[in-house]
Amino acid sequence: MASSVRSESAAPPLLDAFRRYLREHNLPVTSQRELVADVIFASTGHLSADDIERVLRARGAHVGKATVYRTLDLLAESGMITPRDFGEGFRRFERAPGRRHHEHLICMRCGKVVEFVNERLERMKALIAEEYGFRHHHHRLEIFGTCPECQQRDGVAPPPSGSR
Amino acid sequence: MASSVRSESAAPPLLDAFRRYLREHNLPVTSQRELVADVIFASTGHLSADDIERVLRARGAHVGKATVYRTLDLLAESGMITPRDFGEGFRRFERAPGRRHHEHLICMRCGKVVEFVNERLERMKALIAEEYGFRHHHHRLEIFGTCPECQQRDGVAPPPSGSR
DNA sequence: TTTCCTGCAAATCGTTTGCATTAAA
DNA sequence: TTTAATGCAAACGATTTGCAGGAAA
Repeated sequence: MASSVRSESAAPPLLDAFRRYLREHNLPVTSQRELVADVIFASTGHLSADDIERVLRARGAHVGKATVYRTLDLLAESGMITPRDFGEGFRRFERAPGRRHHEHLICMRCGKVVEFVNERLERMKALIAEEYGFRHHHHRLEIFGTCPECQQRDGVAPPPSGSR
Repeated sequence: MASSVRSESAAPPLLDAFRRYLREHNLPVTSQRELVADVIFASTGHLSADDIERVLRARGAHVGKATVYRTLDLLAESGMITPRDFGEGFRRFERAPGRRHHEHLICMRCGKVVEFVNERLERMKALIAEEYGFRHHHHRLEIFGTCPECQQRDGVAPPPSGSR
């Protein structure tokens, strides 16, 4: 009833890659794992474990929270998703492959998250690590502020060069 | 027995500022609040609530964990300390006043935290927020990697321009 | 079959809260 | 006195774990 993730037509490439990963590591390919992976691969956003459980329930599938977490661990270990911590007290997860490394702009009013890439910033961070003798592994940058919409809603004129 | 934080000689300026803050807000100046504030003001590091409780116990003072947390809230509201989230699953707190805004380099091996300031980075972040129409409030940058000492310990040659 | 999962509930861990007691103003 | 803080323990919310029953290989 609540199973078989798209058996017809070609399976989505990400899901296929996950299946391959599981097989290569001698881990069973279960319907729950496919369901969880499918939800996060189909989204471009930043989902919490709760979000994922909610989506699955809405689809009529029932996957226990423990299994959701266990599958997210697997997906993170495989490098196919990236955990994010926006300081909310819980983690969010986003699809990783095919996406460049990026940073986040977070609206403190409405919670909207905008992703951005800045080459100069990337280079600068590598240089800073080097300056202190550190071998750079990864980094995390989050800018918190108020998005244009919320500024307008609050009756505050948006900053001048608002290009978007 | 376990009380009175330096009644002799001039009280440390930060502690005095905290007392002033409390009075201005009609909040009682209690010995527990002074004890907790004293610990974090005396440290230049990044302390967890647990660290603080441990230091106090070592000093023979007994302050309940709830009170530690409540006092940390007050100190953060007053702007005298800054909460930090290094993705460890709990918060750390550091002394804020008299210190410029800075970022963190974190060693993934030994946990050492090195602080740094970079003007160009600061300006760039303001510009990026502006570019997306965001009103910049604050940001957070952490670079994770391996510190020079741990690189040597692991028998890996440190990067070329290792100035320190 | 053997092995590894899944689901559930109980356990953890950092943090918060309710409430009777106690201290500051 | 009046008001607010403290300490303890219970409550919380996200995440993890133990274990009996149930699918993958």
